[in-house]
Amino acid sequence: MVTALELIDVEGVEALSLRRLAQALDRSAMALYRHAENKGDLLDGVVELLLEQVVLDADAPAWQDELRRVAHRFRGLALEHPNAVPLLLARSLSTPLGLRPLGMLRPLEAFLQLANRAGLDDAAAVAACRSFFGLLHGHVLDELQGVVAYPEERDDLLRLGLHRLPLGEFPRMRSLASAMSAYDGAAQLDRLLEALLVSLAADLPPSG
Amino acid sequence: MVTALELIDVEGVEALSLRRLAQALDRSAMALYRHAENKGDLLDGVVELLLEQVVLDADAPAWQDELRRVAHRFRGLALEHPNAVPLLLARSLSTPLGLRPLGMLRPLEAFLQLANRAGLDDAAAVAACRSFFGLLHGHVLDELQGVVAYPEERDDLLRLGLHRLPLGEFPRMRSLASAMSAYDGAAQLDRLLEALLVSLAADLPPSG
DNA sequence: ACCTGAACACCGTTCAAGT
DNA sequence: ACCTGAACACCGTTCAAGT
Repeated sequence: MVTALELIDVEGVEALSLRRLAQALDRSAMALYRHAENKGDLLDGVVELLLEQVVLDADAPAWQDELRRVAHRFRGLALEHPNAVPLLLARSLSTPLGLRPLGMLRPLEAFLQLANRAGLDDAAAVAACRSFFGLLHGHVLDELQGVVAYPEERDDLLRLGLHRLPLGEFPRMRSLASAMSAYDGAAQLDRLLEALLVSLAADLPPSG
Repeated sequence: MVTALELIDVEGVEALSLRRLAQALDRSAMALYRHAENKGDLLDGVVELLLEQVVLDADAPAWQDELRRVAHRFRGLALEHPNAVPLLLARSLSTPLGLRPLGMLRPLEAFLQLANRAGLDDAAAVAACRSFFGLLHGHVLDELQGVVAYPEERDDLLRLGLHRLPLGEFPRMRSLASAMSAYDGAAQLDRLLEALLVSLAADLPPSG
């Protein structure tokens, strides 16, 4: 599983095949069917391996801090393993909740627990859960769009490959190249989180 | 291109192969290399086909309304073509901006234009752009997680397949099944949009 | 009982051979 | 000049044949 992740990190998701993986492990390709029933199972395993590294502590003393911590941890993981992000985000699409591997559900359960403890009722907890992960996934997706075409270039326009764009049709994009490369992902995530936390606080009973 | 999308809709992204597509078109598999250089080009073509259906009008009189309209249009498209969503969101990952097909950049350019017209300066426009699409993509990703395992079931728990989960480890999730199925995606998107629009308004010079 | 090689039905892509 | 069939180097998966 960890070798599978390494393969993905180095060569991309597309390069991960049962045969290549078996070769990297000095085993026969069919021996993998002992550990995973499918290639799908294997991909799920990679996702679970990643999510294990971002445990949400439902008993954390300050729940807002815990959410901030988890969000940044997830972002860090995505930046460390950009090639695995499509897997991380898309694997659960079109797989109904109850049929997903448990490792993919644990973060959700922990979030719900934390939200309950923080004082949110059931409906609010579910809404908060979806907002939180939606925000997180959206941000990661967004930040990873900022990939650089030619890292060695010093000019922002060239580095993003934007010089190739037809001048007439994309005036804004060209002129905003530098603003685009100045993007600070961590700060943006913080901003989004603050907004979410404010709106969550509004859902709490007045006591808290 | 439209037959490619149909194939994806019916059988999923995985089922789209050059050979299957050629067969569906009553052509030889290699004839496709006239229209697309790669399989990748073909997938980009599908994404562009979808994005063409969600044009952002940079000259819209009320920019907030235009953003709301576009967001809901995009959501609608995602719900119509759930199988294509992974493509829609992941295709541009790790492809630098300037190297992306133009159809994938047009919405960005239009947004930047709209933001400028609304009075945002360059840096604010870029930030708003990322927030907007991040929010949108995140929400769509999130809403599509609500796929149903057994649509014919009447009980929420069973319909999501949640009865399979180990009782001890996932108490919250089981008890929140009904709250989960009551989720209203359009309303949630509206809530997120309102929050964004408020924060954008705060960035505007006081005149507006 | 465990493992594995060959085999099957697919891929994307190339290229020489047809018209 | 255009198209296409066979061919190449891969897939995921099955299964009978080995130990």
